[in-house]
Amino acid sequence: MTSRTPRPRERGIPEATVARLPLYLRALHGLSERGTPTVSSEELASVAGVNSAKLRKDLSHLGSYGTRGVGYDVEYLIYQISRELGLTQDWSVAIIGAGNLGRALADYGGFGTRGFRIAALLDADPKTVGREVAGLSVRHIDELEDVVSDEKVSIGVIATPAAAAQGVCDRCVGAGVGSILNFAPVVLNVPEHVDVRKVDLSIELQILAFHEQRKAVGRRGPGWADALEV
Amino acid sequence: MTSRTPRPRERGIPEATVARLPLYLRALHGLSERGTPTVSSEELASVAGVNSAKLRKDLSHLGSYGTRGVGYDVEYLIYQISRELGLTQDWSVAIIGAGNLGRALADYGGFGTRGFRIAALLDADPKTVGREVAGLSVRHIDELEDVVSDEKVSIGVIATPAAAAQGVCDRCVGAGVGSILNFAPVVLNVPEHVDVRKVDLSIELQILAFHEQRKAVGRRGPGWADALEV
DNA sequence: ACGCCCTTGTGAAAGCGCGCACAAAGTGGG
DNA sequence: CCCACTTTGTGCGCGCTTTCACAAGGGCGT
Repeated sequence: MTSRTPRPRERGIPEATVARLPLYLRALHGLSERGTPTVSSEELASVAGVNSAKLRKDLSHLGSYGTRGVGYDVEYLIYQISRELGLTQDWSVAIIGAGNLGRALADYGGFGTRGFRIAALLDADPKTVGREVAGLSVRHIDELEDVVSDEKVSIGVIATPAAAAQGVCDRCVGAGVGSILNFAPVVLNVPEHVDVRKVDLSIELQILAFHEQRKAVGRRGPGWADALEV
Repeated sequence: MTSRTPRPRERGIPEATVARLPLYLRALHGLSERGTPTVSSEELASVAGVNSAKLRKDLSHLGSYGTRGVGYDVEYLIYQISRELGLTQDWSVAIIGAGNLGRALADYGGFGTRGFRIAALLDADPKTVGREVAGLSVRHIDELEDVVSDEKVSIGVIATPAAAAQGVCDRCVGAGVGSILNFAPVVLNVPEHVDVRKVDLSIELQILAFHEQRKAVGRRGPGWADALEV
């Protein structure tokens, strides 16, 4: 262990901040492509759609990479955020499930351009295996363990039907996958050391429906819902 | 207007709670299909993957729908949550963008079963227009305003390339859409009264990469990252 | 009818995230 | 060389979220 921690960095980046770093990174790439050399917190915050004070506080968790009176150097900040997120190295990803969603994910350009390499696209259906998708030949699910091992896959993307998800998840974890992105509408049980993030399209719609209904209630006048009760 | 508000309900459901209600609903549907008549907060919380105290507090915001010593009636709770989320009425959804992702969304079964009806699937590409997807014929983007008006569409799903998203969004808002689910990797600008939720597949992967890297750093011993600095 | 046991519903406290507002620091012009 | 201007980095208070712990309430066996 190195004496005592020299800075409060590296250890304590708030989860909320981590979730926004990719957002800043995306905005910065946009500025970079347009040739902008430096950017103020105000401008960057505006592009990223957040409060400028929040942006500055977020960035301050990584270190002091800005220049007072000037702003942030775009390229340098891109590098620092990328490094913090671990995007300066490549990550191998396996997508399990080659249905509509799995194929859409494999075909999605946003992955390859940010340090993620799709190592394999797997499916259980023999009729789908062998099919060509986004330059990849769909492989059989039983090759999962070999793929994870050979390709050093550390992130698994589950795009299977709900019923198959937990089984696939267990096999991923058993094979050594450390993080899972789950698109199946189930809660996955995993060991302590495995990270899971979920994306549920149906849930997002339901949240929107709630707000939409509230707006409708407001237009009709309050209190009408009570009439339906009891 | 009904005298004074009888309960502190309806008005003040925390956003964090709203985001979890669909999760509980999904868990309850599972229990319902298995014929379970009642469920305790402990059991339901376990299935939904949350803390039982949090579950109880969440449900308490809707009212007192449990029975002490027994638990919650599954069917009754399903009804109450559905009503609160506004799922007892049908919502018309338009999906804009019939690429891989748009088609996957149109084909995704989870929508129709939860009170959402896909009114139309639209695309700008003449070669895609007319194609049959999930029982729907892809229509041209210029029909957007007509579709929204005729089909009473209140939720728009944007599955277009990033460059087209803001334009499509503006047209949706102009046509009267009140909520937008955005899959394009851009920050959308909308008027005050419009709700936007975003799903960015690339961002989720980047967050996982961060945690994965942290785990790797831990294994190699702390402090190695500092050697790369300056 | 009574008392035991189970589970809900909720105060209270701790934790976290957000945004204001300002001091610190660096730039450029005169 | 100094001063005015710009922008960062952050201390602080506020409100939301989570969690604990327990009193209140209801069923069930005897």
